[in-house]
Amino acid sequence: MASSTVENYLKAALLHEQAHGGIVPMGALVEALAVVPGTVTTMVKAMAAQGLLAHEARQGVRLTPVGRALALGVLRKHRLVETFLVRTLKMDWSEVHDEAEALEHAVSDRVLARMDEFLDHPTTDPHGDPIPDAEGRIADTARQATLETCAANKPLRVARILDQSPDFLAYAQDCGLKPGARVKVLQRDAAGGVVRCETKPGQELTLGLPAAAKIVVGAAA
Amino acid sequence: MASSTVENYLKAALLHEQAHGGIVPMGALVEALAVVPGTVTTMVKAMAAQGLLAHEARQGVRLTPVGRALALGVLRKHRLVETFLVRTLKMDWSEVHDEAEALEHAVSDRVLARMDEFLDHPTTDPHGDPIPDAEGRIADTARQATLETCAANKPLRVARILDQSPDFLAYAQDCGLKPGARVKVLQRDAAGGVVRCETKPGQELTLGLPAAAKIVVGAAA
DNA sequence: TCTTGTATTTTGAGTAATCAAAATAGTATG
DNA sequence: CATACTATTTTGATTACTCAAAATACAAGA
Repeated sequence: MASSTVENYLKAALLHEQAHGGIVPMGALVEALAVVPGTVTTMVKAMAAQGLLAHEARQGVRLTPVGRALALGVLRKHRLVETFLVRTLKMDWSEVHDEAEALEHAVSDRVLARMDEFLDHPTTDPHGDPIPDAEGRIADTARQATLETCAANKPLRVARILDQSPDFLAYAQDCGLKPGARVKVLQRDAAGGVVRCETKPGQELTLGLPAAAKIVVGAAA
Repeated sequence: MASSTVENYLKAALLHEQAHGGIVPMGALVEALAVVPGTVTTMVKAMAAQGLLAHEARQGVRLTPVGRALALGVLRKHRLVETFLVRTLKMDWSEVHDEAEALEHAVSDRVLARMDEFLDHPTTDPHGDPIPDAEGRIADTARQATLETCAANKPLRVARILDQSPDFLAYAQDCGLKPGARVKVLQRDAAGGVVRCETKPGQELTLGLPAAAKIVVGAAA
């Protein structure tokens, strides 16, 4: 049985791997888990001894197949729980991340299966993040366009928000940028570092590039 | 913040207090928490230092008002979660106890409040155990009749099952003794140690006294 | 090449919770 | 009253996780 701590290390490694690819530097785990560097070294060694990840000295870690499978299970629990909290218990999508952070370690596979059934097998959570299926398969979401990179003057839909912080999520909601919402990029000003877009006819919005990069968009089906 | 371990010690003390009254002997905690006696002594001292309970040397413990309030909160979480798992996720009432055991420490007050609302403020869980309200008030269930002690030949209803083990619960279900079910005691044979009762017209059932003592009954409204 | 700076590792120590086994207190029995 | 039994406490260790601070490795710049 993996402890909550081990599950958190695995999940952090998986998320970093999905976002950046390749090896996961120790510093990324230090950041994600909010512990001092020495702690990560110690934990990583113990986890490597258990076969959950490979530790390349002074470089970082890579998940082993076993470690990745466990990490995907944790991610599945996290995202199904978030979906459940929003859809069923009507909680605000900006507040469910922290709740799911605690529940993901306490929900058994049995409960998870019933929840999945109850929600009718959702494929994305309220932030648009893909939910791994029961076998650990997950939709590939690499190289998707964001408001920073997408084509201008085409009707689009918000697919996903790449930031779980309540502050940013509340801001996104304010701007009408929840997953599923329509958007169109009107103009991009690289020098000024802003993107001007339209959420509803007549409703304009100017976003800084770092914020724009957190809004994943797709074709407006 | 009380750790899961501390919450479990508090809950065990509360349940023992409700079932037997008076001081809770160390041995009761040893039993309930499945640890060796020395561990209980150590934990109890630490918890007494935190003001959660009073430790009377060589006698046992008593909950302080603070400790009791925390324990009632844990019990509320446990029983609301059980109710939720059965009513909403359609899990079997015989399997939800262990699941709730894990979830009671991970569910936040915010989630609990939404759950309570969603379930329309239930007052008992699937086993008939009373659910403390948000202020920690709980229905008094002392001196209720059981199949071992109740009057014979009166139409009754099962109110509560005083055993959380999947085995006993499955057996009770088999006998048609879920909370809400009708029963009548036909005859009690103290010498033989059995109680004969009727669950449906023509459906008879003979129970040993220890089992009969676990079935709480009330008037058949 | 030498130096600097940053990431990582090592070392030493602390906390929470646990066990095994020996010591002790208290109760009950002959 | 002495003895035996049982419940509780003490003592000494262990595991998992953590921090602070010193040591080390490595990449890059002067």
